[in-house]
Amino acid sequence: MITSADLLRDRHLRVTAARVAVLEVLAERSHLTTDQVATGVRARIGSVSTQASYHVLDTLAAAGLVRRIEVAGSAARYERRVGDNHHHLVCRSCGEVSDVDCATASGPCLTTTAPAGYEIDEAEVVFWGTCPRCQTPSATTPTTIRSST
Amino acid sequence: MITSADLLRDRHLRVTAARVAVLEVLAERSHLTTDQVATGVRARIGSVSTQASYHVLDTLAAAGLVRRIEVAGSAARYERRVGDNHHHLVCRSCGEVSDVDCATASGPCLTTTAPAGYEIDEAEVVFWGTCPRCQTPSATTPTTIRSST
DNA sequence: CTTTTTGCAAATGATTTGCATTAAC
DNA sequence: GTTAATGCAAATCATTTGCAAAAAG
Repeated sequence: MITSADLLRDRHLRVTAARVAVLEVLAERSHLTTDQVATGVRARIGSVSTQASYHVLDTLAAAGLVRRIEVAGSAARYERRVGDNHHHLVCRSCGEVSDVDCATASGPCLTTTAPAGYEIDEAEVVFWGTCPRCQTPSATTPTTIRSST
Repeated sequence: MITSADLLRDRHLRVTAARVAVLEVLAERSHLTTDQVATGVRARIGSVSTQASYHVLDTLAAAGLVRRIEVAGSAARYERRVGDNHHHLVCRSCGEVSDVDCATASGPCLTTTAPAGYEIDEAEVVFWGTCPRCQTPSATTPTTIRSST
């Protein structure tokens, strides 16, 4: 079994409690903000400063162990699915982020219309919509995200 | 000829110098940040507070007269192309934003894999790459955007 | 024991908010 | 004249930075 510590060692990163805990928190739940990760880490190892969480997430993202997602209207989120071609679906009502596997193998639908000479290396897709739960008005009272912008 | 004032009146918005100027600045140059819009407006009508610019852009976006684009790593940008299905291409090196018309008619490549029950109303695509100018190392010294994240 | 990480505090940048003044209708 | 838009200042939120203390190799 490959442990979080192994992952860190493979990337020549020092194995620290904070890093291991961040990886494990993100293994349990995905699309967490830095703050949510910090809370999860505190539940595991007692305490971490928010700044350390920022730094750890930054380091792990740079090492390719986590992926950073920036969706308009909320803080950056992190996930452990890296290196595959998947995208995100955001509920306009509750803000929940879900994964969507892209039908096309690499870049979606578009390399064709790109300006000549441009070298595209990544296509980021965000789908906006309403999740099943938020379509039933009675369910959970939805907190509207970004109502005006 | 349809003037900026007409556009505002059509949406039942008061015609103010600031609003007209914002629309005209964005007609001249696209993908501007709030700050850049404010600067452009000042060149036209003497002065506007930055806050007024924020407010005007917000109002115009809510009315569907401008579109707000939020690309990771920079302030929100605005453009006047609204209602069509076009996406954006960002140069990792200089940060320049270009328009890309999507090959597919509405949502790109993906409605298929969306979770059951989810109602998708928009697909936002951002392409990352290197613009022709930044591929020539000698040209303009590129300021790297988001190097680590 | 040397280097990297963590913690704490303060700084920054973008955006929002509250309230009085001013300009549209 | 009313109502809505601007200006100014202060508040907020996410994130970054600098430096000393603590932990990893």
